[in-house]
Amino acid sequence: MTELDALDARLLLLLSDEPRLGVLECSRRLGVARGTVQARMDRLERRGVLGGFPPEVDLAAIGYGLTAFAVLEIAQGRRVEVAARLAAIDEVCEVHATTGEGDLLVRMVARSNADLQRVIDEVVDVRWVRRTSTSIALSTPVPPRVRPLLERVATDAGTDPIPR
Amino acid sequence: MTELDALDARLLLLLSDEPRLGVLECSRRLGVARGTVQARMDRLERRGVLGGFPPEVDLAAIGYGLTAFAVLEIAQGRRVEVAARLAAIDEVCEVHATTGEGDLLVRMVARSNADLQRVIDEVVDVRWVRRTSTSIALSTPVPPRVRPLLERVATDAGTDPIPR
DNA sequence: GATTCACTGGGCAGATCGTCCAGTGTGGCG
DNA sequence: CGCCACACTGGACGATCTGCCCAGTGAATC
Repeated sequence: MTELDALDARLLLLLSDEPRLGVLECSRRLGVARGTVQARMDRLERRGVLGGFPPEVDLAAIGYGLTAFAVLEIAQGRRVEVAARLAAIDEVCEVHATTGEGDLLVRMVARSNADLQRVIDEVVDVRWVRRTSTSIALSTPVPPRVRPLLERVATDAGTDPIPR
Repeated sequence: MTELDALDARLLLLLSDEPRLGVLECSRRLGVARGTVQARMDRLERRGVLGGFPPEVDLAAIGYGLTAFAVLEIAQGRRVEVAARLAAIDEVCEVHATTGEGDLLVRMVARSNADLQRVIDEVVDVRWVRRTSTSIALSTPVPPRVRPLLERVATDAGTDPIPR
């Protein structure tokens, strides 16, 4: 319920930039007491805002240099089953259920074109998948990020002109 | 040798499960010397496989509960310009350039339907954007993950089973 | 046989961690 | 107006971990 305050946002930003920073360093950089940082982090975790610090693994660096997206159209009412089967494919890294033209949006990776072919085939062959449309990711001009939103909170602080 | 060996994979898996683990704990769990873990981590970082430990921020927990995807068709040769303008929109969290029907795949978040409307308008109004097709994410059956691929390496490549 | 390399196991000083605690605003409320 | 709950400060404690060093072992390479 409680809004994120500016200190929370600054803390998250700081951690985004230098995730290895310890609590002590954070407190120094933010200009607050160590206990405060500790309390804020605990609270953020308890609220579910800060999920943890998962290691960032670069798939490209371990051979999976290709990324592709597939939009799947599936049989009515089979979303759960299809999602489960997609989840069983190692190369499927993300699935969203969506409104609009397709029903599922799938992100997958592969080692080579031939490998991608195999993965796509595997996805397409999933039962109840009616129609698919796949695209290969050529580049990623904006990699996954949350920074801008945090920055807004960190500076704006109180005011909240955005509808809820 | 770009290949990841079984120990590397097990280390990454371990860190995926419990990112806060220190080097010492890792060495204990993996059954190797501390120096070994330290060396492996350094090597993984130097190779770019392990990017770091960015904090995982749950946007839904800070009010941005809606996620939407947009496929943009843009004017020939304007990819860079369009991407730059998209990057300037805070709510745009990810952009990929793709082959296929669309040219750009955009992921964005918003606080409410009205807010989403505003964000979409902002994206659509970007110059050189010809046609767009947006979908709202209703759920995420498979959240972003790399685990299955690591597991494959951890078992395939080595003789060791997965640690306790 | 000699060399290189990764791993082991140990030891060191210094930094950090989790956890306490008293003291200081600051706000809400009877 | 006093009282209380709450958050932050600044300091302290011992336990733990870190970064770094080193000698020794085994395997693979030259």
